[in-house]
Amino acid sequence: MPVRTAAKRRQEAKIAYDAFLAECPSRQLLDTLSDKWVTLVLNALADGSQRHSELARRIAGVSQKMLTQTLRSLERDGLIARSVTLAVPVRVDYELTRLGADLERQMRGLKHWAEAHMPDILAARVKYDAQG
Amino acid sequence: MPVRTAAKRRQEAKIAYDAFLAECPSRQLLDTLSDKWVTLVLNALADGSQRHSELARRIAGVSQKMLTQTLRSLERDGLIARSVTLAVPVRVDYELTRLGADLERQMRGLKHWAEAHMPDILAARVKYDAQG
DNA sequence: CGGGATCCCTGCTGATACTG
DNA sequence: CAGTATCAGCAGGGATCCCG
Repeated sequence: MPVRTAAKRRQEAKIAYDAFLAECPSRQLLDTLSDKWVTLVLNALADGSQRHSELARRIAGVSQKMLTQTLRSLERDGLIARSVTLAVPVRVDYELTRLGADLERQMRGLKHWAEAHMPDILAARVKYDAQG
Repeated sequence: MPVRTAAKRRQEAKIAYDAFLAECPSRQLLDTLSDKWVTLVLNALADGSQRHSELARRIAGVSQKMLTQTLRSLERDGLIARSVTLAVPVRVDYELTRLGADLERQMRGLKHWAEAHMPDILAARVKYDAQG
């Protein structure tokens, strides 16, 4: 019955690992940021308050489902603020909170790095693909 | 036949969007980083050269498939270097390249931000869930 | 106009087993 | 020990329809 040990150990490792992830702040943040649209929305809102439809047009390619979903999650995390103006057609605006703006600023650092070093990475890929 | 326009426009928008993404350096980098394991590997290798099996044990939870896959993609991007030592059992070591180490340093900035502000985010969530 | 609810499908991920 | 190949399961994301 030594068969179980291997699988069992993996199971335990995985559980421990998941627990670890759940408590790792940087990992959690990364999970948030890794969402395909989060950074785009953050970036778009860096220019100031915007409406749902404005964002939809600006980001072009989001289904409104994902946009709504993304906005919800950002709102939940306190990164953006949602303000509703009751009128004939309801008007909803979104804007970065302090925290959100702060995060956006951090992201810009990464963005700069990316713009500076992406050529290197692309070059490496070409080289690798050409048979490294 | 006005029915087609809407769907068609979305199609075009999506194509344009994809093209945009393909050229956006920061987006590309983000796609790489958003990979579940990339940052963990980067982080692990920050402590110096390590073997495949060492990484597997250290990261605990990766299937070796994903580990290999991740290592390959990082190697392709020129972020890590792979060195093979032929011996009785083959020995393979991985280490960060200059570029990789540089990126890892950048990531640490984000990590610090995460550690500093994650409590705020968590608090926001609790508040939101408790009915915001 | 903003957004909730459903359905469906793609593709990522992991488990397993095999080669060198 | 390092790596590849195959298969199956499931979640993420999109399209569509409908409500306030």
